[in-house]
Amino acid sequence: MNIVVRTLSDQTYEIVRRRILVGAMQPGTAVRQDVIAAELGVSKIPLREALGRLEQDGLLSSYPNRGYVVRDLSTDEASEVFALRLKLEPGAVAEACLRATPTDHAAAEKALSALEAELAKPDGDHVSFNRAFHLALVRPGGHITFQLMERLQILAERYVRVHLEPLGRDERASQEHREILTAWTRGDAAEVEALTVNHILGTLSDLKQQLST
Amino acid sequence: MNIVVRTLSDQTYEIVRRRILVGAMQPGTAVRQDVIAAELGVSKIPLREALGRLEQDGLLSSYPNRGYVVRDLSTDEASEVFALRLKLEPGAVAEACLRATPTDHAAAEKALSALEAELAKPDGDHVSFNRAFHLALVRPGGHITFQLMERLQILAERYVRVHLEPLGRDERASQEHREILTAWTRGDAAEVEALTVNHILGTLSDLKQQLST
DNA sequence: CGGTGGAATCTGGTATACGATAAGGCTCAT
DNA sequence: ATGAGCCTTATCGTATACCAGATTCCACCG
Repeated sequence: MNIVVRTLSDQTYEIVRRRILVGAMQPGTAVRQDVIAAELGVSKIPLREALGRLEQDGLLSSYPNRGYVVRDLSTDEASEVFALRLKLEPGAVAEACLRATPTDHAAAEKALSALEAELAKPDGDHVSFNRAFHLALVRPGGHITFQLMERLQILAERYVRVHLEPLGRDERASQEHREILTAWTRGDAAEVEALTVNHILGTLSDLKQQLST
Repeated sequence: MNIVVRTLSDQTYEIVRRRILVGAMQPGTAVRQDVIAAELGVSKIPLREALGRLEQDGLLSSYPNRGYVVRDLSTDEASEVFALRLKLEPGAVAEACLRATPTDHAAAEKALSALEAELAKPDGDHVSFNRAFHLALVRPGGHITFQLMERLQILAERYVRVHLEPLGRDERASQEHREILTAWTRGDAAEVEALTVNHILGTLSDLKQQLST
C-alpha cells in the first residue's frame, strides 16, 4: 500500500467528513469544536485542520468568531455539481485510461471487486466504495484533475446518499461499472468516455426524478 | 463590503500563497514551520491551517513527519491546468453572466478598472489583479464552480508568473478583457463563452511558445 | 412589552511542552 | 577505505493550559 501512516488530522478529516456525508451532522448544524474534539478524543489542532479542509471541500461554511456550519443541500448545488462532473469526469476517465499502468489496472479492478462485495452485503456502505471505484479510474490522469474529481465526487455523494441510497438502483449501475472498467483497462478512451457520460446521466436522471417528487 | 474581518488563518494563508506564487518560496523547498511562523508573527495553529489549505490547493505536498514541500512546476501540470480551465471557465463565465446582478456588474467593472490601473504602473502586480478580474466574472455562477475556478486560476498563475510575466504581452490581453466584460455585462452568454475560450487559448499559446524555447 | 446591560459561552489564537520520527553524522569492525 | 549500525539532532504532530474578544442569551429595568 502507498501510505499507511496518516496523521491524526487526516483521520479526523475523514471521520468528520463521513459524519457529514451520512447525515450524522445535519445541514445547518453548528459545529461545536470542543464537543467533537472530545468525542473523537483529539485536541483542537487536528480538528481545526480537518474543519478547514472540509470548508474548502464545500461541506462546511465558516463564519468568523462563530465557527463552522454544515452547508445546506440545495437542488441548485446538486445541478451545479453534476454539471461539473459531466464536464470533467468523462474526459478525465478517458485520459486516465490512456496513461494507466498495470498497477493502476489492478487497483481499479480491486476497487470494483470491493464495491461488488459490498453490494452483496445487506446494508453495506456501497456509496463510499462507489466513490473509491470512480476515483480509481481517474487517478492515473494527473494530480490536479484527481483532486478536483475527488471533491466533486464527495459533493455528489451527499445528494446520492440522501435521495438515492434508500432505493435499490444498483443493478444497472453495477453492470455499467463492469463495462466501463473493461473498456478502461483496454485503453479504449472513446468508449470509456461515452460510457461514463451515460453512467453519470443515469445517476442524474434518477436524482432528478427523486427531486421532483 | 462583504467581509472585512478575516481570521489570522486566512491572512496567513494568503501571505504564504503569495510567497509561493511569486517564487519567494521555491519549488522543492521544505517549509520550516517555526521559521515561517516566527517571520509572520503567528503561532503554529493558524500557520498549519494555512498550509493544509495550500496543500489542497495543489501548491504544497505533505509528507508525514517531514512536513510540507513546495510542489514542483511541470509542463505536464501546466497542460493539465490549462486543459481544465478550457473545459470549465468558458461555460462558467457564460453561466455567470446570465445570473449576474447589477451589483455583480459593478464588482466586475471595478475589478477590471483596478487591473487597468495596475497595468499603468511600471511594476504593478498585474497578475493578481488579472486573477481577481477573471474570478469576478465567475462569482455569480455558483459556489462550487467559483471555488474550483479559483483553484485553477491560482495554479495557472504560477506558470504565468514564471514564464509570461517578464514579457509585456498585456496589450492584447487587456483589450480582450474589455470585450469580455462588455459582452458579459450585456448578458450575451454565447459571445462571452467564445471570447473566453479565445482569451485562454491566447495565454496558453504564449505559454507554450515560452516553454518550447 | 421592548430594549439593555451584563453573564455565559465559544471561537480564534498564544505559549509551551513532549513523544515520535526522519536525516545525518559518527564510530567501529571488517 | 567502507559499509553497517548506532546516536544525535532537528522538526513535526499533538496535547494542554490559558486568554482575549465576539456572540448569544437572559434577566432585569424602564
